[in-house]
Amino acid sequence: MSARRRDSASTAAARAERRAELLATAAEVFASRGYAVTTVREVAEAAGMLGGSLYYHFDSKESMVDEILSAFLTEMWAAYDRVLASGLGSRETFQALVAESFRMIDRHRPAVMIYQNESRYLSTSPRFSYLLDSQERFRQMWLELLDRGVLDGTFRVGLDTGVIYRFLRDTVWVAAGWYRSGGRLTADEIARQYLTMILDGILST
Amino acid sequence: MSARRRDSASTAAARAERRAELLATAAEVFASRGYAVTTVREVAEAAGMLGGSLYYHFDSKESMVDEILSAFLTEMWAAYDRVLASGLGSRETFQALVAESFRMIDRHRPAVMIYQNESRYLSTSPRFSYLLDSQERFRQMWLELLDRGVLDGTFRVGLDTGVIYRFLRDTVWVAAGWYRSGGRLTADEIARQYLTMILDGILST
Amino acid sequence: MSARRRDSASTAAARAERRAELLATAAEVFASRGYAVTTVREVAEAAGMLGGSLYYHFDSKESMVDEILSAFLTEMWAAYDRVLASGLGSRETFQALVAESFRMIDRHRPAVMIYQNESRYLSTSPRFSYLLDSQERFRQMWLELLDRGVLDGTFRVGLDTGVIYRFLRDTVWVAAGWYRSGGRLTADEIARQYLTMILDGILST
Amino acid sequence: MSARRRDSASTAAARAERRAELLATAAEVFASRGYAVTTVREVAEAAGMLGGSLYYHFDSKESMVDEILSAFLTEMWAAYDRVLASGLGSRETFQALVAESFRMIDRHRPAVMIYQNESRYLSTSPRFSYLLDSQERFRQMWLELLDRGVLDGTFRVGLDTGVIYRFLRDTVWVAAGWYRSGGRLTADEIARQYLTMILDGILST
DNA sequence: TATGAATGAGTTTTCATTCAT
DNA sequence: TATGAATGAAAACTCATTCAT
Repeated sequence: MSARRRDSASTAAARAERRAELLATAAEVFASRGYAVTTVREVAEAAGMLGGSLYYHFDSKESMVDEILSAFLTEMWAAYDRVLASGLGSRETFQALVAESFRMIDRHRPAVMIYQNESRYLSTSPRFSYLLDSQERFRQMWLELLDRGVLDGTFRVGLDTGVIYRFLRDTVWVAAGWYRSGGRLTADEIARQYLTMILDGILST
Repeated sequence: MSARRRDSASTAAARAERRAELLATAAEVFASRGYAVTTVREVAEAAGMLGGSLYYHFDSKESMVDEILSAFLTEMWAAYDRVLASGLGSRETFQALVAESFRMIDRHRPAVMIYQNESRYLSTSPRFSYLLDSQERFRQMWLELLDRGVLDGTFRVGLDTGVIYRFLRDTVWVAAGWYRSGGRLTADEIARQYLTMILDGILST
Repeated sequence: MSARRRDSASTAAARAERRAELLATAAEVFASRGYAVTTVREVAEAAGMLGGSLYYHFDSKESMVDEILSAFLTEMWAAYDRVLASGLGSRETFQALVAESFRMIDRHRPAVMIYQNESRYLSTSPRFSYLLDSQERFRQMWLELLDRGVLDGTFRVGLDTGVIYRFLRDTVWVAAGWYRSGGRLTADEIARQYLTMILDGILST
Repeated sequence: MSARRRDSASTAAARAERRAELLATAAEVFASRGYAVTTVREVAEAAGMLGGSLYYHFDSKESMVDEILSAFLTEMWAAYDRVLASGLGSRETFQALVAESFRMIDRHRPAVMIYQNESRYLSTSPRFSYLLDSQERFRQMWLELLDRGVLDGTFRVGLDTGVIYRFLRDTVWVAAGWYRSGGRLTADEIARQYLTMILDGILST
C-alpha cells in the first residue's frame, strides 16, 4: 500500500469518524431537548463549532436525524432478526426481544428517545416513511408472537393482544427516557425486572 | 335579577363557554401535532377563525397550554385525592388509581397527551414549574403505595420499586397515544386488561 | 347585493390590488438590480415594509418572479396571437409583431427585463419550464414568418433565417434595458426606427 | 542563465499559465451560470480542485472576474483602436468594427458574455468603474462614427443616432449568447450577415 | 500547491404577536 | 368579536473566505 493510498484511506476514515462524533452529539441534544425545538446552533455549540460549520458535514438538520434514526433502526432490526431466526419458543423469544430492546436503549439511548418522541412528527414527511414501515413491522412481530404464545399455552388466554402489543411497544421504549447507562442497574437487570413484572405480575404469589 | 344582570351573566357564561370550546380545539391540535410545531394559525383555523383573532380570547399560545394543563392537573389530582382519602387497602388503591387514570385518558385525552409529550419542553420555563411539582407528587404517591404494598405482603418482594414506579408512570399514560373514546374497548375494560397484566402477569398459570 | 357581499367583494378586490402593487414594486427592483442579487429585504423596503411582511402576501421570493413572468407572458402571447390571427401579409405581420413587442416594453418594462436577463438562471428550475416553452414558441413563430416572407418575395433571399431570428429575438427585447416610458421617444416611434433599420438598412439609398 | 534562474523563470511561466487556465475555466462557468449565482466551489470543481485551493491563486472571486474582464477590455480596445487609427471611410470603419466585435466573440466568448450580463451588477462597485468608462468610450465611438456617416452621406438621414447606437451596442454583443466557435457559421460569416442586415435591411430590393 | 475544516456575515423564511378597523 | 396587514425576532441554510497542515 502506497503512502498516498494510506493517506486517503486514513482521511476518509477520519472523516467518517468525525461525522459519527457529530451525529452522536446531535443525537444527544435532539434527545434531551426535542428535535423540533433544538436549533442547529445548539447542536453546533454542543459540538464546539458555529452553526454554519455543521453544514460542511451535513446537508441539513433533517439529514442528521435521518442518519441517526436509520442507523439505529438498521441495527435494531438486525438484532431482532437474529432473535427471530434462532428458533426459540415463544416465552424465550419474548424474553430475548425484551432483553435486546433494553440493550438497544443501553447503547443507543438518544436514538431510541428520538425514535420514540419524534416519530409522529417526522413521519408526516415522505423522507421518513421508513419510520411507519418499521412501526408496522414491529407491530406484526409482536402480534404474531403473542398469538403464537396464546396458542401454544404460554400466554394467558383472554388477554386482548392488541392491548398487550401497544403496552409492550410503549412500555419498553419509554424506559429510554430515564435509563442511564452506568447507573445503579444494568440493562440486563432492568430487562429482568420488566420481564418478571410482565410475565408474572407484581402480586406476591 | 334585572335584565341587565341576566344579560351580563349570560354574556359572561357565553364567553366562558367559547373559551372552553377554543381550548378544547387547541388541545386537540396540540395533542395531535405537538405543541411546539403547531402554529397559532393552525389552532385558529381549526376553530374557524384567523390567527390574530385568538388573541382576543387568550394572551398567548403559552397561556393556552397553560390553561389546558392546569385544568387537567387540577381535575386529575382531585380524582387521585378522592381515592387516597377513601382508606382502601394497597391492592384496591392500586386498582382504583389505575382505573382513575384510564378514566382521565377517556375524558381528557388531548390534555393527557400534551402532558405526556410536552412536559419536558414546557417545564424549562418557570411558568410551568407546576408540571415538575405534579410529577414529584405523582412519584411520591406511587412509591409510598408500592412500599406499603410490599410491607403488607400485597406486592412481590424483590422488585425494584423505582423501576416499577417508572414503569407504571409511563405505561398508563402512553395509552393516551392510541386510545380512542367510543372505540372497541371502554376505558374500564382497558384498565382491567392493564391491571391483569400488571398484577398477575401475562403467563398462563 | 347585500352589504356583506359587497364588503367581501371589495376586500377581495383590495387584496388583489395590493398584491398587484407589491408585484409591480418587486418587478422594478428585480429588473434594476437583478433577481438573484436582490434580497427580499430590498423588495420589502421598496414597498415600505419589513422583510417578513412580504410573506403575508407571497409564498416566497420565487413565487413573486413566477407571478410577474407568467402574467407578462400570458399578456404577450395574447397580443402576438391577435396579430397572427389577423391574416396580414408577411411584411405587415413583421411590423405588427415588432410594434407589439415595443408596446410590451412600454407597458411591462420590468417584466421584460427580468424575462430577458433571468430566464437562463430561472429556467434551470422545473417551476420555470414554461420559460423554455415560451422561447421555443417564439422561435417557431419568427422562423415561420421569415420563411414565409422569403418564399413570397418579401424578404431578401440569401439570409440565414436562423441568424436573423436570433438577431430579432435579442435586439427587440434588449431595448427594455434602456427604454424609458415617457421619454423623448414613444414606443411606436422607436418601433418605427427599428423597423426602418431592419427592413431597409441604415445605408442611404 | 543559471539553472536557478531558468527554474524560477519556468516556474513563473508555469504559474502564469496555471492562472490563465484557471481564469479560462472560471470565465466559462461565470458565463454559463451567471457570476452572482456561481459559487467559488463550482469554479474550483470545474478546475478539478477544492474551493479553498483557488485562494492560493487568486485573492477573491471578485479579483477573478476583474482579471477576466480587464484583460478582455484591453484586447478589445486594442483591436478597435487599430481600426480607428487606420483612416478608413465611415462605411468601412463600420464594417471593420462589427467584424472585430464578432472576432472578439469568437475568441473570448465567455468574457463577452460576462461583460454583457454582469456589467450592470459589477459596476455598482468602484473597483469596476472601468466598465462604465469603457461603455462611455464605446458610446462615443459609435455616435461619432454614425454622425460622420450621416454627414458624409453614407448613412440614411432621419435616423435617431441615439437609437441606432443602442441597437448596435446590444445587437452585436448578444450574439455571444448563442454563437459557438467551430459551429456552422464562422465569425466572419456571421459578421457578414449582420452587416447586410444592418446596412441594407432585410427587404428584398 | 492543494486540502479540508471551520468561520461568520448575510439570506430566505417562519411565526407569535400587535393593532387599527 | 373578528379581520387582515404588518412587525420583528429567530430559525435554517449558503457561501466567500481563512488557515493549519
